[in-house]
Amino acid sequence: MEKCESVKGESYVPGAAAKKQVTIYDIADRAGISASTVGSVLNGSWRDRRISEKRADSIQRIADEMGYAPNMQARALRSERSRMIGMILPMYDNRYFGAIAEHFEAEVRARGLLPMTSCTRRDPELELATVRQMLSYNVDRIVCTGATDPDGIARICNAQGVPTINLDLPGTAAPSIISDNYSGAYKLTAALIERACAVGRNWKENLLFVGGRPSDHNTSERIRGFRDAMIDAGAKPIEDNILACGYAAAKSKAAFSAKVENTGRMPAAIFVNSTISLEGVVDWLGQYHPEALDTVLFGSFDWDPFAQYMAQNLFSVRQDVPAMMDAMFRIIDGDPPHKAEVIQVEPIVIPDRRRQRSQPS
Amino acid sequence: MEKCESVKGESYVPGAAAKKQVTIYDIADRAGISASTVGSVLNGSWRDRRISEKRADSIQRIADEMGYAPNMQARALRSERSRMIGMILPMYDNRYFGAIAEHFEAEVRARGLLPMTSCTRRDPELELATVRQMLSYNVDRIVCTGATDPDGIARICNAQGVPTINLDLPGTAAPSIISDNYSGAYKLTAALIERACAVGRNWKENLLFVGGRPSDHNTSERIRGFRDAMIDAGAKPIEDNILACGYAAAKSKAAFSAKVENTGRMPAAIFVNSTISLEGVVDWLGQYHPEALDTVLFGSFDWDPFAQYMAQNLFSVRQDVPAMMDAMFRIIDGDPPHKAEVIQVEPIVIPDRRRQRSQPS
DNA sequence: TCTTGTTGCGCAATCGATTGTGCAAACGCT
DNA sequence: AGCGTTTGCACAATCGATTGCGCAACAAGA
Repeated sequence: MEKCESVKGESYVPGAAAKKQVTIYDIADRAGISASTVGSVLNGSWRDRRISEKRADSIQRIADEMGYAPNMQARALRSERSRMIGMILPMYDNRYFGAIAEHFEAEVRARGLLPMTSCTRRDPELELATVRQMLSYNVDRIVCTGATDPDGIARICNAQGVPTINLDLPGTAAPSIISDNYSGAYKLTAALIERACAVGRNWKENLLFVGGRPSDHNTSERIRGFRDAMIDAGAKPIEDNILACGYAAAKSKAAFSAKVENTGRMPAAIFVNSTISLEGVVDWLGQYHPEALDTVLFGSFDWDPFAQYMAQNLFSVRQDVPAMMDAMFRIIDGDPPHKAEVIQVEPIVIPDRRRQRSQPS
Repeated sequence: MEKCESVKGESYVPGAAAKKQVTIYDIADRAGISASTVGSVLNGSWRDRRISEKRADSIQRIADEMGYAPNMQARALRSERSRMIGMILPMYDNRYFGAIAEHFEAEVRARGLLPMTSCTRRDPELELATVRQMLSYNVDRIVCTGATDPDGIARICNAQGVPTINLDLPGTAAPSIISDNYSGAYKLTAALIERACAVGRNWKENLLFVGGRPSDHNTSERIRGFRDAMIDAGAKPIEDNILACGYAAAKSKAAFSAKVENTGRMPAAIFVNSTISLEGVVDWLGQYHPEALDTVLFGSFDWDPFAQYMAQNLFSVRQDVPAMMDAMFRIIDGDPPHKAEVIQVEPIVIPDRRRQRSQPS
């Protein structure tokens, strides 16, 4: 006969049928006491219910022996708290949102809760459907990252008593944590202009802005910073040079290539509104004007290690994900209700490699 | 008095307390029939229970009016199926795993299920803890991506009757879908060698392998492909040139810089075992030997758009995520039990930009 | 001794669904 | 009319926890 190997409480029988999980009733039977006592010991409420410490210890030991794990569905059903926190975000396949997802999960888990992240591709319908699905699972809270309609989501969640927080893009119905887009864009543009002057390029009519949605708060603030930096440097912003064509790489590639082909010349510098959009631009340049990759000045609002390490002339704004998460979890850990305030976190401007290269090895 | 705005069934009262969700009992009361009938209509089992179509239609209409959404906790508790599929993966902050997470979620959602993804940072303890947590929530299945101990996880899950699938790294206790690492590595190495010959570089003693864990299946297969390609090209693999120092960027950066500094020369070509490791290599080169970024030949096992578009001399192996997901969901959609077979998916070798540049614009 | 309080725990309802079983009404057939 | 079958639905148990309430045993104070 095969022996059942016992590993940390659960034994493995190859091909065995599903063994029922150990429940509080099983433990109660074994210990000869009531299930409610067992339950309160195992969920930590035993002091409130005046269970003696001796009892608690012995139950805990039995539970450990039997390999007990609570059935969260049952717990959530009765207690109306699922211990899950949902988060929607536009995509994973991008360093900024990837970092957000990772930090979020780590922080949530550190609090003993279960993170439930889901990417909704900047699709308003999918955002709503996903939020409704999360509500069906009774998540305790939802974080809306880069949502197209955060207030609509907040309304639905509020109706069920589920608080929300906005990240990356602000809303008016819940607290929001965003980067200081104006300031970041202003500094980035100023850095591009300074470098353009230093290398003697005529930038005043050759400074492009590519990517983003003019309707979203981040893009409009970044355009405002872009404009103000130009004005403060003594130039007049040219509306035709602002190509807020959406974030997708394909769209920025199309818009940028059309622009270059129409004007018949390469811009001196390009402010690119996200690494997604930068992908489109460098894809096209690498294909048709590879030499431009080394001469055009790039400013990217969002950081990517390969772009940063490999490009000669790339300035980046790196959004401060750890600081944003800190701010967010301070709100989450605090006591509700929360004000619908907007917290702006200063992003970090990263100079081009040329400057770094000058450091001694 | 304020008017309550009604939006698609739920009304929003600013600052209102949690409104209970609509349940099947509420609908039953309104329709004057039993809750079990309502339940079977709303979960689709009404034909089996011989509910008349007229009844079903009217209940469905009432449910829509009242904005009913099922309480998944209750459903899962009773039916022992949560309609959730869990997936653990090493990280999000990387294009390969990011793409996997996105595709996975889309496919899961297309099946009306809820994806539950979680990154476990290649930490065996965290992997187990996360899997246990998912089991607590009664997930119907778990996908283990790049897990350090897939068989250990499979054992725990099997004990509760939860099937698993391995992705990216194979196991012996569940079906596995992985890239054909040997073939990909062989082709990538051969391409590097061919290019090295074409540009007249002495590669035989200057071909480096950087990154990965010698203990994991992928790395050992890739090293095998690397070695065989060298042998077939008439060289003898040099063990000291194989730096399987782990995946992390910091580790490959340290190992690579030590190697260059010890030998006192730059390698002709570098096979880098993941974009994570490539990050470390280009970080160091960009900082201390930026000219090498344009001269050294790189081969990356994993694809990153910026690396690909911006480097002059980078060959990549792009793992075929859509094909891998297809293979995986064919198994998931099929009938259990599944054999613990290993399915290898051919990855795609992407040549360096120099070749692409020659295409007409 | 009697009252009042405290300690320690059990009982049973409950959360919102799913599901096996039962039963009346309608129907079909001889 | 009598009998078996089908139709259409309701009843009630159940999943595994949480939680308000109650009660016996014992201690303390008058």
